[in-house]
Amino acid sequence: MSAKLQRTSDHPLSPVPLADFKVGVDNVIFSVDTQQNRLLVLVVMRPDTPFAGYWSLPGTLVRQGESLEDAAYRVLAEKIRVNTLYLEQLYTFGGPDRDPRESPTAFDVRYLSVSHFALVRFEDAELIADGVSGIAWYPLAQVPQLAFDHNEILAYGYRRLRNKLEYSPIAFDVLPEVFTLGDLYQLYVTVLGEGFSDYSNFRARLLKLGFLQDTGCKTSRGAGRPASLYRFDADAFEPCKDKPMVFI
Amino acid sequence: MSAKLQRTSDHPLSPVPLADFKVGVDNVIFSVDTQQNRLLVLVVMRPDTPFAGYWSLPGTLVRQGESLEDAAYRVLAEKIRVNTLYLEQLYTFGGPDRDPRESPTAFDVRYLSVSHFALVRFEDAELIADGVSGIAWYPLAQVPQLAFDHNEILAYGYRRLRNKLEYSPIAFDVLPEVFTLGDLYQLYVTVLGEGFSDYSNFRARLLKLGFLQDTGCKTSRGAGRPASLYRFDADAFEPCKDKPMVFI
DNA sequence: GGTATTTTAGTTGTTTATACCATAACTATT
DNA sequence: AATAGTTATGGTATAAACAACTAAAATACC
Repeated sequence: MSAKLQRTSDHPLSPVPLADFKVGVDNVIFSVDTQQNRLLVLVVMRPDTPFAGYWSLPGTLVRQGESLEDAAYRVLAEKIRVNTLYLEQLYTFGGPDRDPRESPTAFDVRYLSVSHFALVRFEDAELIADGVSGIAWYPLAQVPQLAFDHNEILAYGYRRLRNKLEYSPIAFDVLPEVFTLGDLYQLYVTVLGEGFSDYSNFRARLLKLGFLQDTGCKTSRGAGRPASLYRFDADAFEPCKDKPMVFI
Repeated sequence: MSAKLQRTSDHPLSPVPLADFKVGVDNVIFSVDTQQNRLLVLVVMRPDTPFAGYWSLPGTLVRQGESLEDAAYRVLAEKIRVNTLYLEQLYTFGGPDRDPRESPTAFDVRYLSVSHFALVRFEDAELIADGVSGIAWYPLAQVPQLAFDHNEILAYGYRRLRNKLEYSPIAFDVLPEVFTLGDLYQLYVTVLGEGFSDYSNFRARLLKLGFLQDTGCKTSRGAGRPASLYRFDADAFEPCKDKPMVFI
């Protein structure tokens, strides 16, 4: 199909060829394995050309009548069965030449990727491997070269993850309903590294912010002293929404 | 043109109708009139249907071979002549039904808006009014109902502006090469309101951060005591890039 | 000269971050 | 039973930072 000459509304008399787009959604899906202290990202093997045999971020093309967010949720649901997650839009990558399916001369189609960022609970994220040639959690540091510009998208997603963890309560979307301050601290350490407060000061700050309610219950069968179990109180978080939770 | 049934790479055997997109770029262009202490946003009158006669954010459809950012710069350059500005991508609005040109039954075309956020220097922003039915700087609080979902996009842009001003040196992109601390403070007050440090503490903090270099020169012909003229030192800003400039 | 205006340079009290430590409560080992 | 190891918890001291306020300096205008 050759490109049709079309008009812009800005220059109604000069025909300017507009681009026709297919819009894709690519997800940067993170997960934290608190057992092994690893930050993981989900990648899938591409079965088809282009980039057949390469690992890539899970993605799909947007269907008729489907919103961008719906598409993001759909591709996520196709890869993993999970009921607790956080998802938001990340950035839109849309330069020409980012997809080899675009023919450089004819300009007949452009591929645009509206990337999304997701964080899922590792423990109940069950990978779905039906028909795909590969699907895997990769530790962030060991992610290989990905298809398209997906390494760039991933880097962007990781920056967003760090930033979100600093200012937003997304950690509680992937922690169990009740958790210890040790669990919470370990999650932060796994994602952010060691470059912030020690456990003692982390505790003091979080408790002072006042959105963690003590359930009264304690852990049992732990290695050391039993820890108090806390619950996240979304209402009590409101006044804290602009305060950082940790200082990187 | 009726929609063609196409295949997704995920389900190679079940034909799924993909959406065909036109991709637009809409710009939230802010400017600060420090003379009158007003935060302004640029709107243009739509000459054509849909929403003919409505004010809207300046936008355009992306052309063949043109990147999203290029399109954003192009539409900006079509509306105002300016050489100092800051521009970045904002958010992508792409739900079905956001544009009445989409026919709800045939699904033959979707309109997607990759919104961008820009801040330009008011003093040398010269509006270009050739052929358009209207173009104007509107004080943010007085912006009327806009076409499409542009009020929502504007709200998103304003949140980004506040956030950027808090953490990024975008103010220096629109201030003159040399400026006084009073100029800088007034810019912040105009955008953020009065809800942060007073002038004295603002001064102390900015100077302590160390990326403002004193030029040695002073203002003349001012009402009161001559002020020192400062210059922004981008290199010296590096270590400060995660520290807030003001506390809202 | 006096006054208004604006910039500049503080001071002080309070809060906050950071580093570090002591103890409590449990488990595992000898 | 005693001891060591582990994790949780509750501190303290110090330095830094924020907020509110005061005062002085340098100009313009009357």
